[in-house]
Amino acid sequence: MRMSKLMLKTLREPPSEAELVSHKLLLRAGLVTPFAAGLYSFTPFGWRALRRIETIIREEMDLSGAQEVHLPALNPIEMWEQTGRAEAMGQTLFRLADRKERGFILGPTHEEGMSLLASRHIQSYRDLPVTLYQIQTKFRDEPRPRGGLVRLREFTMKDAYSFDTGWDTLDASYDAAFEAYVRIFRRAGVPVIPVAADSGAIGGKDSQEFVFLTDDGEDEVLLCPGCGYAANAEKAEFTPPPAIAGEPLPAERVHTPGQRTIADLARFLGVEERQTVKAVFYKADGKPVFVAIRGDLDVNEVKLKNALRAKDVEPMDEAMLRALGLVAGSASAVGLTGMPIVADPSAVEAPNLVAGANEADYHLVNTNHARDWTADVIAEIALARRGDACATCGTALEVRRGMEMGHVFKLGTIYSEAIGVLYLDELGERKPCVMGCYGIGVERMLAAVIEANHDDNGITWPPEVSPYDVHVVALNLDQPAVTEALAQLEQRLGEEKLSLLIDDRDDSAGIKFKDADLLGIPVRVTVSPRALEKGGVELRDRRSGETRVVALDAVAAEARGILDRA
RNA sequence: CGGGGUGUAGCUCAGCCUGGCAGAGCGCUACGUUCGGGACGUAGAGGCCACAGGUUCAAAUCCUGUCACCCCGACCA
Repeated sequence: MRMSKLMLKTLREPPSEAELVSHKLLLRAGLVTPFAAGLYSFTPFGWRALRRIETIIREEMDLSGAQEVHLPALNPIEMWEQTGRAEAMGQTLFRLADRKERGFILGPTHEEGMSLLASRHIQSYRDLPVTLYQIQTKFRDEPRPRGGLVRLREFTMKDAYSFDTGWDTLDASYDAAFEAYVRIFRRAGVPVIPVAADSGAIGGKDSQEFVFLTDDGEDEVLLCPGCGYAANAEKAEFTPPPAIAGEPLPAERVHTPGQRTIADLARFLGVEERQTVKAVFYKADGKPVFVAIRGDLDVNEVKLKNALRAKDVEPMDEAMLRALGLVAGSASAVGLTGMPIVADPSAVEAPNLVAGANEADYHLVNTNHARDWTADVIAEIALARRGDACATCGTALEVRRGMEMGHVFKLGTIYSEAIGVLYLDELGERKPCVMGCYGIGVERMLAAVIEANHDDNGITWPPEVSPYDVHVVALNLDQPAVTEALAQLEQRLGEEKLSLLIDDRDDSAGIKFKDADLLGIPVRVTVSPRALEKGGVELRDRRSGETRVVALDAVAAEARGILDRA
């Protein structure tokens, strides 16, 4: 490709809207053009990078035994109603109607569709196991798209779904997908770690996310430096700080004027925060729930949702609070009726805790579970924080930010039952397939590739993702010796199946070198009178900056060396 | 949805407080000089100052409303 013909415009300064490095470089190097929040167009150069990522994914998925298919992005809404997700996904779904007013959605994911496809082809255990995947456009009306390609409203996803006869063989399908993911991220130059993730109240067993650790990530990950345990914040298991032991003392009502927060209350009474009970009110699927947790801990809403087997949990609104007569700041489970009480073990096991008196400006000291109040549900619903003890080895957990690059998930039979993906087993019995699902966001991966591979001057593509293999900078093209050498170079590199971006623009050397660094192709070859005098062309490794003059007939091998080494 | 910020040339921004000809740098076009790390000169093109309404003799500038974009949070199969 000749740069004089390529529709590409680099920018000296990044547009002000960009915050992340990847976003800035995507715009400066001209890979994408914004259309609206969460919507981007790809230019020829950017599109090549994206397609190369897809190629890696496709090769590794095929190698793992998965079979590529393609589903419509437009889905009849009925199958989403069949699984209950038309409602569950709420406003995230882009909805539309056809001319006959039949309802459709633009697929945000394809469990329903893939199940429907599988159900038409799977009849017997002899047809199993099978893993299907597609690389396809997804639509999600995200409340807040962000970070350039990190969170989009329309994006490409590689989504795969495995169908097995049982949980035991699902393990093999899951492991195959897991291994494929490890290879995909390695080839694409994105360092990831697998972390345990929440599988949700809808069932499922194991769920792991592949997380790229970066301070600009939107997810929080807890890591144990002791045993290597890694989990996202919603899933992380830990041991909370111990309670202060003691024999139960008689409860007592005390006047606590103006003390509404745990911190104020503890200071006012001269106790530690872990000697109090925090009262939090939630709405679980629309119904009120009272949550009690030790004062020094916070509620993990995902764990709470799972404990309640609820579809949705949200903080209680003012109206419901008032209607139920709850006294925010002085509420407690003591004497509370009319709603279920969920308690974290921390609030149950610790003796002599300070709790609200359900009366403004009054609290109770020395309350004890079982004696003064009783939880309807006791479940671990506390949020892990930096420094908490690892549940496995006791080491203090660390917190890191990260980007979720991929997710592998043992789904179970939720969708196969709802859609009817059934098979006949050896005994002639009809059973639902046990499913797994596996996703990678392709644009987000491109963003991560750049986050992980750049320097002050621009992108430093991993060779397998780079839009071109070799960037040829031609200087002094008015000199016949240069055009002649360029022609030879083109031929030899072409024979080696190396793709070339040739800067034949009538610009100064400085501009060309700056652009070459910005665009980040791994190998740069400069064809110029100066290099020719020294007996060849100049070869430069984008990453190391190492530069040397190489004879024309050795360039292809040398370039290949840089590409293979990186 | 809550909080904050920004909308002026393709990009980065000044001008707004204190109303009075629409500006700079980069980029773009032409010509000339340059020619190995974002060169220089000359001459140009390019604007619904986000949009709507109001105040005023006069609005990029003041007032009201709306929209868009970005950031933080909430949310996120």
